[in-house]
Amino acid sequence: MKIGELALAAQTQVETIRYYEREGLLPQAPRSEGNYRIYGPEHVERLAFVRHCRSLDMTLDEIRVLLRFKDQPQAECGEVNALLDEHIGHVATRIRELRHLEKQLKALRQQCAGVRDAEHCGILNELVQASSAKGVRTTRPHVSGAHGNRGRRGNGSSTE
Amino acid sequence: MKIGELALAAQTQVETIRYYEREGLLPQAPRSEGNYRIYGPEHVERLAFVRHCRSLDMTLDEIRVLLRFKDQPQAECGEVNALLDEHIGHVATRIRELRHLEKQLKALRQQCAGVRDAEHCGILNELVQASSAKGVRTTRPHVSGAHGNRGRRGNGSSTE
DNA sequence: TTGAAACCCTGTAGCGGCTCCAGAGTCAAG
DNA sequence: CTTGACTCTGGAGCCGCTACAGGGTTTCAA
Repeated sequence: MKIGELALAAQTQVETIRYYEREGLLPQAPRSEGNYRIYGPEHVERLAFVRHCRSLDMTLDEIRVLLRFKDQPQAECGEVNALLDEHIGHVATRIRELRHLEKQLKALRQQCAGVRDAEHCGILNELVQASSAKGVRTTRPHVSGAHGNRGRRGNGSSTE
Repeated sequence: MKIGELALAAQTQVETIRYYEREGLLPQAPRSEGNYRIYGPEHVERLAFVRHCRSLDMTLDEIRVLLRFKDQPQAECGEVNALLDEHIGHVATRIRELRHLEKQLKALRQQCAGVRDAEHCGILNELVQASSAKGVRTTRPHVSGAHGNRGRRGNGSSTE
């Protein structure tokens, strides 16, 4: 099968597949005479595995580790467990942070009930106040922000 | 004051300040004879405002909007309220997504209690299973991953 | 007065995980 | 033989910084 079919089979974009190949998550595919990549069912499985891990929000580095174990069935899997535990920890941390943030934002939102001129808007004033108070938190969140995919525009089906 | 002092006063990196200037969040600073940027207290306030908004996980675009209102005190602040509401919505969504993710990961972790060879590791097997299930259920997070916040999140076809 | 350290400048590249585009080649159907 | 769908490579762009390199300026002490 060619790359487009693989993409279809694994619900992925063609460019993502090429990217994964460059990144070493998928093996270099054999080529046809016309220099097209040729895949078999084992590639579908591997790609689906990667995509599933991504849907669990693992990094490509983490997935690389998992793939290494998948490729070496007799190795001990302790590292797999550890990796997952750590990943769960990241997620839990991020949830706590976001809950804290949510509280702050809701409190801020309370400051302005209706529409008035910006000069007297409780929100803006509160923001100015709070920022002049020292002790701005410098520890950046370990996990990404509330606007995750702002890097790229959606692929068209996004509901934002 | 010079850029280093401003950085100190607002708990920011020098390079971040120059970046904000390029991005139009801070005005072009006047220069000294030796071409050094020169700042006053109003710059400290503005920068602190920006940093505070960032600590509330707002994007630079959102902050630009807020700054626009701060600079036009007689404008109506309805948009400020809307912006904040939307931002709160983003955060709430992200929390829900992460909680769902956490559940999945914990269930997955249950699959492997001790250390054994990778071939029989419940986690790896489960991952393979789940990814081969048809219609790869990519409940992909609307917001970016559990890791570095410079990352990007999933590719955004919304199957919610 | 020298000279070294500490600061500042501009410009560029890199991070993650893709996504998109240009410009070219390949292949199947009509 | 053309059309159009597909594929190829290489490079740029997204966000919000961060980290250089390679220079200039200022400050302070010996």
